[in-house]
Amino acid sequence: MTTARRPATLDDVARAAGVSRSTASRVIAGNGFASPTARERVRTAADELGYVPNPAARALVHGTGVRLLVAVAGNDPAVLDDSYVDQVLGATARVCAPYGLGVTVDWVPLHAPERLVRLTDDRGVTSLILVNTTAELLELVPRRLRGRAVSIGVGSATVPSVDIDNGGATEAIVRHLYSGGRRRIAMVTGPPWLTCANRSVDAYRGLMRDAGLPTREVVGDFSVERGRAAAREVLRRWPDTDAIVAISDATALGVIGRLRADGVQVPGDVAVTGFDDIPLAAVTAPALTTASHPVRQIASAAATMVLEHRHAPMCTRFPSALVSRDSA
Amino acid sequence: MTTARRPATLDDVARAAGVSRSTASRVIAGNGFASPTARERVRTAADELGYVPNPAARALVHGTGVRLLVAVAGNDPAVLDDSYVDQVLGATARVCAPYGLGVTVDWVPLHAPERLVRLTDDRGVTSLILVNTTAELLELVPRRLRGRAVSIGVGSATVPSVDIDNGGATEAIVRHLYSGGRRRIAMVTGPPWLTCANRSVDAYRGLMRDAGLPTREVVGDFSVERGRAAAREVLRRWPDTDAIVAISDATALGVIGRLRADGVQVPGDVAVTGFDDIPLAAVTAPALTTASHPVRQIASAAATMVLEHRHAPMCTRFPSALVSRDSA
DNA sequence: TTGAAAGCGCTAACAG
DNA sequence: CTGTTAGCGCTTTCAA
Repeated sequence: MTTARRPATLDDVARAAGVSRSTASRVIAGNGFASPTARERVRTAADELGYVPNPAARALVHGTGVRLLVAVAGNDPAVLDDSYVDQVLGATARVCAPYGLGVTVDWVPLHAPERLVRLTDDRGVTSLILVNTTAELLELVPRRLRGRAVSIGVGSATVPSVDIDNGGATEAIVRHLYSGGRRRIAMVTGPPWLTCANRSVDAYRGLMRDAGLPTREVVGDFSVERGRAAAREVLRRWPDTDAIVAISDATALGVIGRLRADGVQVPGDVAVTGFDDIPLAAVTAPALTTASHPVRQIASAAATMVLEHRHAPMCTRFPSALVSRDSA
Repeated sequence: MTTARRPATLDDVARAAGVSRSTASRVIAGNGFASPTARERVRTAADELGYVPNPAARALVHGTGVRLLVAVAGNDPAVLDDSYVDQVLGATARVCAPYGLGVTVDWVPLHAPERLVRLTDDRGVTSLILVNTTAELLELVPRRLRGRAVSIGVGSATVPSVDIDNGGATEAIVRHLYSGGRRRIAMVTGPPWLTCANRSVDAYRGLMRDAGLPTREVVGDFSVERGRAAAREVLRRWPDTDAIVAISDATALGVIGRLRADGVQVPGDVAVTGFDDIPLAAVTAPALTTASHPVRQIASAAATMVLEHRHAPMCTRFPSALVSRDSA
């Protein structure tokens, strides 16, 4: 095993293989012509020297960046302290690794969307994944990144989107509740500005209207805390509520916690549903009825899309399945 | 607002400011001399052009990489599908962002630690954070990365470590159990090869020995599933167990789930404790007694250490506090 | 099929 | 204090 004190450069490889740097480059990069012999010799030389191309040099000559930016929209930097964002990042980083690309996260203030261009002006950024985005933000994606940007959530004419079928999942949940005899169904929504979360609200409203039932909505934000507060608010405003549909598992757990603390039986008195099917959803008491949400798969798909840079559909919707457990 | 179609280069800035490229470089990079006038003019020019330095070019000339590698040791690639890893990644990425550095994750097989050098041979890698590492792996950190590598967990003579005080936290937990009258205390450990997790086991053993009590150990792996299985194993081997100390909150939740399914009261019959204090620990039923584990803080500290590259202590231990709730 | 040469954007001596 | 001059490692015409 050759100990690489100073990491080998392409020149080292070329020299060892007895060819010119250009030839070595062609072989390594895999484009351009090269005789089988040359190919062979370069390959073995590279192998022996443990040669790994320098991504910085490559990026420099190609004028392409060296990392993928995950931009998360929100009211404050705390949006980055979120397991959802963490998962997106983790999945993205795994997809990027073989490409020699790194990942960065940053936050884009909802009240100052133009901050996005500051981030994308960095030539180090080669691709962009938008999270929790808005139509307004989508407009600000620079030309340079067209075809190298994707949104997890809503898309636009120029930025394709990858997302889950919130609407379908919410329908399945509400139907499940309805067929279980629930009629006074409330919902803890997501942040109103978050278009993709509104698809759940729309689905809920549609179903309730079709059933001739009134809606009961409380604004939420995916967090446990909002779940607790929302539970209390729901019971205060509509004491006869018999089901609460929460926008996320965390919120649902907050709801259940509050309900239990107030002596309300779940699902006896009030059924509660979540959304996401986090690993812990199966072991809570009661185990959570929820809808699956393959965040990692979605993020991987998004990352693959921007990296492969190929003609992808403008809108990819991942299915979500109802996971029926004990809470509803 | 100047629309930057072709992102501005340092040359553009220099030209606009009417100085040489070197002067512009000095001003932007903030080192070397420059007259106040020159400084001023370069600054404004850069501002107007929306200039952002090209990290690839910088990295190339400095011979430094362009991303930070988070290497996670484990038996298979699935170790990357872990919220702990995700959190480390998230925190790291946030620290890296202002430096124009990206983050990559990769997995190092426990049975083929030499795979690590493949990863670190990449000159794109400028710094290294090791997660769940072993002494053997630490030896393989190349010279090039000395001073730019840190381990979250155990350290070595050449690689500093940042970690939590597992031992202290476990002591606090076991003491809490003891003072609550528990005497037949079992532990679901971490993977035996994971040195830092063994500190918990050592603390447990020490305390039990001091109290003249026998130990009851079952090997675990942080997961919910192992928790379920371990709970069953504990009760099968030692039916009179009155407390189970789990290595993680997820495991504790698995333990509780199994216990409850088997008709065992928690904490009535058996007290259960976790470790980590995940956000959901407060809303489970019963709410989990656990020890805090500021993963993000730890990861941020680790990332800052390698990036600032300054003389840091070889071992930084974050405190862990007992969080007493209902499960024990 | 291959090599020579130019240049990506930036920094760092080294003279002025 | 400032400009000139070399590269950093790689890809890519362009000739040979």
